[in-house]
Amino acid sequence: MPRVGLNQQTVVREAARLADEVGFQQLTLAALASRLGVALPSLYKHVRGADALAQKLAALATAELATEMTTAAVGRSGGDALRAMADAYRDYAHRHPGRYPATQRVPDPADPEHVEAGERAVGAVAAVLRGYGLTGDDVVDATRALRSALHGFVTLEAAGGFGLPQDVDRSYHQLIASMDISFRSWPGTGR
Amino acid sequence: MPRVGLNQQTVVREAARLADEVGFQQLTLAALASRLGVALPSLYKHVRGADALAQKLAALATAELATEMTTAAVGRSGGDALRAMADAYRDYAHRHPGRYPATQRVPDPADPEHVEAGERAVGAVAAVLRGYGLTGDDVVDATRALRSALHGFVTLEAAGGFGLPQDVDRSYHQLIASMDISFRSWPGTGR
DNA sequence: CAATCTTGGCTAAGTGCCTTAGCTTTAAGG
DNA sequence: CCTTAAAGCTAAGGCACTTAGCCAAGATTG
Repeated sequence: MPRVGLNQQTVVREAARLADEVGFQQLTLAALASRLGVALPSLYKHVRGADALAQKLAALATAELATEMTTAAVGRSGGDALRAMADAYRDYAHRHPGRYPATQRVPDPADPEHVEAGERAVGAVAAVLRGYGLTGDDVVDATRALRSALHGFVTLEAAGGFGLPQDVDRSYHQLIASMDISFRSWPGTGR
Repeated sequence: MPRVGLNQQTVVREAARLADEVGFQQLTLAALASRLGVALPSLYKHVRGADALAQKLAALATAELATEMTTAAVGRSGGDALRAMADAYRDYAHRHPGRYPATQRVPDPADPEHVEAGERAVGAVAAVLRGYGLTGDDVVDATRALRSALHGFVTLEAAGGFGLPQDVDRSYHQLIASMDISFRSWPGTGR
């Protein structure tokens, strides 16, 4: 049997592609193995199991998303940065419907790259918010608020939760515009 | 064998309880059957299968949530109504961690009760927003925004996505306060 | 009251997926 | 060339869902 020459990198990357095609929930070791041209148990030479694969996929997707968010916001500030980052966020979710859900997995403390990716993603959001003049606990509150809004919208959209025919793009931009207003006069007490 | 005397009602209700105990993802026909004291295939006399059970659970949970949201907001308006409804929403998610995820399932058009429950939930949100003077497409946009914020926050919280030690209750109330500000001067063009 | 019929339970069996154990063979390195 | 680590493989077990088909409990009806 000629060896296929897999390693963890190639396995996880193909898993990401497959997830985008069939959906995160439908990502299965069986499908991945057949896609890679090996028998299912062979995958265990590269990944500890299905859950570990999901974790590695999460690390990959989180890193990608963090990079795209950061890139979008670089050189901008305030509402400009906010809009650019929000658009990048939703765009990533659209382009990678299978990877996006993986980004919500809590980083595995045992995987430094995963932890670092999570920190970069949250840090990117926080940086934009500090650009609004927010400090201290207000940054934490506002970061949580923005993450909630972005994640909630993207998730509901992906689930088909917006039944009405009204333009979803418009709704998203209105949401971001309203967050912009909120951040400019954040209700917090400061510390 | 003495009959246990199940019907769809009792099965779905027990599924809801079990889901709250073990989590929505861990809700399994096997566990449900053993909990009810019957063999697994017996459940098929009352429910068409695992997916149908999830759908019925969704209908139940959505109806409960809609009722609690409506009840919380009754007799209030503006920021009062918004805060009461938002608190009821998050409170439901806390009390029913297994049912809450089910509420995000898109209502099954073939299940009138499910459809009606979904309409009640969205209608409750929309009613509060109309209390802010919003009309037309603005109501749609703002409803989507509020649902996104609530769902996103609750989901991230449940997933353990808020790593920092800062008070999560406070963050939630800040989020709601910021939405209140947004709705009072909604950025929309109106129609 | 007895015969009948519906129905809610059961066992048996098949599928798909994940996982572990243990073997074989490739290909790299001394 | 020989050795050996690693990358494949087959075999087998576990758990979940589903379908098929049987049987008895209990309601219905004459």
